Amino acid sequence: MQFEPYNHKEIEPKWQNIWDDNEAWVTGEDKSRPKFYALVEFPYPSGQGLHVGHPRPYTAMDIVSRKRRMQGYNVLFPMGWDAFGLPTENYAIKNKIHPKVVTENNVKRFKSQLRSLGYSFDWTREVNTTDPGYYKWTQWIFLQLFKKGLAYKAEMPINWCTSCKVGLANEEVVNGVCERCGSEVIRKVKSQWMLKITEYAEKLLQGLDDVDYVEKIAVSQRNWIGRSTGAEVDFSIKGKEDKLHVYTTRCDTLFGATYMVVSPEHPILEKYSSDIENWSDVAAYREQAARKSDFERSELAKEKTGVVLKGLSAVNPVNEKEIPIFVSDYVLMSYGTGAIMAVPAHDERDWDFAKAFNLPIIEVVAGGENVQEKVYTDVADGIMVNSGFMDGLSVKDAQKKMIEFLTEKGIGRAKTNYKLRDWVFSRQRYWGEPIPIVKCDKCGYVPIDESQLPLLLPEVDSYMPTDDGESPLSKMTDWVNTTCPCCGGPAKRETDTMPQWAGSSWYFLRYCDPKNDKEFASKEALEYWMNVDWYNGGMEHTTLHLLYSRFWHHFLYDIGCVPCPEPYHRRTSHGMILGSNGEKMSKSRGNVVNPDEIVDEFGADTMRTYEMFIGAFELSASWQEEGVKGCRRFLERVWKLQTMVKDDPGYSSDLESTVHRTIKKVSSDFETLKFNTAIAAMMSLVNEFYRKNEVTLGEYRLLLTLLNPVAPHITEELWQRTGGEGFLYQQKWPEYDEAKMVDDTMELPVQVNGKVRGTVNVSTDASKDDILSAAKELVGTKYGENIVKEIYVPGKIINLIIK
RNA sequence: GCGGGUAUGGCGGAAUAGGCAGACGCAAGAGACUUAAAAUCUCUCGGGGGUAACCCCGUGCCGGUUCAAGUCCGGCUACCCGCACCA
Repeated sequence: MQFEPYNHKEIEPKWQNIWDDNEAWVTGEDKSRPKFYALVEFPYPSGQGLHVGHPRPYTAMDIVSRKRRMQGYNVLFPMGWDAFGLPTENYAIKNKIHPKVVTENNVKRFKSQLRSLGYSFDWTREVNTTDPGYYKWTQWIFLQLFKKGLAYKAEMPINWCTSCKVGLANEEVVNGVCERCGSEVIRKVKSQWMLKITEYAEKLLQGLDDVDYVEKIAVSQRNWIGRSTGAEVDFSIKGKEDKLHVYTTRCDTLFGATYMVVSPEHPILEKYSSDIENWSDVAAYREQAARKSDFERSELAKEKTGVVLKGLSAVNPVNEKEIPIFVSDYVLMSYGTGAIMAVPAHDERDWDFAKAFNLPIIEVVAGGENVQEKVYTDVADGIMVNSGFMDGLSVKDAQKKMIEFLTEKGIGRAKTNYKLRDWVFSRQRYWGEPIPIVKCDKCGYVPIDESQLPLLLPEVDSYMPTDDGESPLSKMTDWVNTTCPCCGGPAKRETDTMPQWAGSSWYFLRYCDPKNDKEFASKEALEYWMNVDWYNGGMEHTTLHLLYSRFWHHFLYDIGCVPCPEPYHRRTSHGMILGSNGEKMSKSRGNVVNPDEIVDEFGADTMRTYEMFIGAFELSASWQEEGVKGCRRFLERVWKLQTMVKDDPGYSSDLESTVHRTIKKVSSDFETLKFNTAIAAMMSLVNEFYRKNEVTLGEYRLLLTLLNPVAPHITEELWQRTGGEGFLYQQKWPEYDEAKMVDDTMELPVQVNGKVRGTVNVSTDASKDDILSAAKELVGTKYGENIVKEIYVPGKIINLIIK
């Protein structure tokens, strides 16, 4: 048998070409086979190229996809580009190159890098969110949302990044600064397109019960949606028609409400400004609050500030007591009703505020310490006091009773609230999908006709964002001025573009039927492929992309465009790859590893193996160059095994059970994301072959098959060299025989008083008595005969208890 | 503050369902091959004690349950990641 050194530089391109020539990864048309839709998050093609974090999820899902193909599934494993976005635009501005050209170049680079890693993506289904043939349908979906009233324009205080000069979604503001550039984010009121994701809050929450998401992902989504149940209560304003509505989860404490607080943006202030005797103080406070960002407001949370509204007061509806109203920025306009009833005895914030303003504190739940001294919030088994008709009830019963009471009197009602807010959908930027709406003075906001889609992004001279906060498109008067599709009169186009999350909210649907120009995907293709069987992606997308795309998909389901409400059946996530010092990789830390160099020096198969061997898939792991070498060494050993092959198609009898156990372990580990232990098991098997200095052809081919999904090039080459028929990727995934996994004998540890004192070798079918007497023989002479108890756990352990 | 996660040798990490802690890999040491080195192959490799057979200790800390605890229960500590005046 011929033997040459393992040369990845020769082997890897060779097989990549063969796979291409054979269209090995083009998705099959045979729809009688069971389908498997494996999805990885499509990358943003940044100028930096691929980093070593990218291949982790890609390799994992590539392994699963390759294995499923060998198991007879019809596999869809596509890839594409989430290519709209700020970095490309910023790069374009800086270097005076059109973002389209920048994107093309970056995509080209990414694609060749991905190719060099040997992924089995079906490139015939490649999508690119910046392709007009693609964003036509992004715009189309937006129009459907608009037609159903789920897209609307609103004057909104938005998060404004002072450096990017763009509005950001709440989700894009991290610790008060822009998630992307780290600059200060301030509040700015602007007319923005909004999507009513809040209307889907309940469906998005309920839908989590029907899918198989890793627990922490489901928990994050639930928390983000933030459902709470409670009551809305109407407080009358003394001498006025209007009522002040509050939302509370603690309506049981209503008798303890000693004052009210409205947020600085509450409309009641403006409306009754003439009744408020100290209006100038109130106005000054409002102005001060408006200048702060949300972040600053919460930063300054330590001391409570506020101003009482002199001349206005409210009436507690349960006891008719008159109570003062304050304005304070600790009440947010964006949650609940923007007004609260304050129960200082049983709410920490209210207690702080009451202490600062010397307001009465009335205990209504007994069980804590003196509420004048210490707030009592942990009221789980408290009993109602000072609460009229509810005295003596438990908190839980009191809540029920109060809701009944409020409902009966018509002064309140049960109410569910969500923390989730509507999605700010406008960006004042060039490199995004144009929003297909025109504004007509007569007809208002009018959608452009669907036949006019895609609404192309016009060529502009400058992509620079403007200081007045308008999109660069607003300077394109030729493009902006148009006619109203409704009345034919003069109208102006919307100049904001969509956020990057738009294109990624439905891309998995396009993969099902990427070239369709009649629909975003045919019913037939969607029926067959959806939903995605397994979607793996980063934890950082749990509350953004994952929630947004679920929202769009639920909507598309409701209007009959997709066959199932939930887009993803299973969702898993991978951990980050950190630098060798355990810190996040970054240029400034100087710990960045370039995947090209790894592939060049060690090969794609080594890179893939190491990325999977590095540690538990869902945890972060730090990159160790020495570890890469270890994986290369393993592949070298697999390579060298070809010289030890004995021409025997079966398994040698002494390794049969090991072989079957390895098949089982590798098969199940691949499905449960335990790639590291799967590889460890294959390493052990190889070590066995070396110990014997021999491997049968049957064993060798089995090893190659199991290893193929991880290291596809070297195994394909060795398959060919050892005379394997056809291509390895077309072989059947091996089966294991449970009956053959057990050996004739087994080694059992023998404990005395719980401490291991030795092992006995017994026949697998030996009786309990035989095993126990063998154990006693082992330890008997040393520990005497005072055995008071004998424990035998079949196949596991023997424990003898002596006095 | 709330939610989630993590803690095991010199290092990365294993350990279904409580059942031989440290699989697999790295680093280190020894030997073989070599003029030599590298590569490769073989062996050793948690700590302590003992000439030895063996013995003691050991999975962040304190306690508990159990014949048996890295794993279960109660109470902590440290670090990481989200969210955060959400009424």
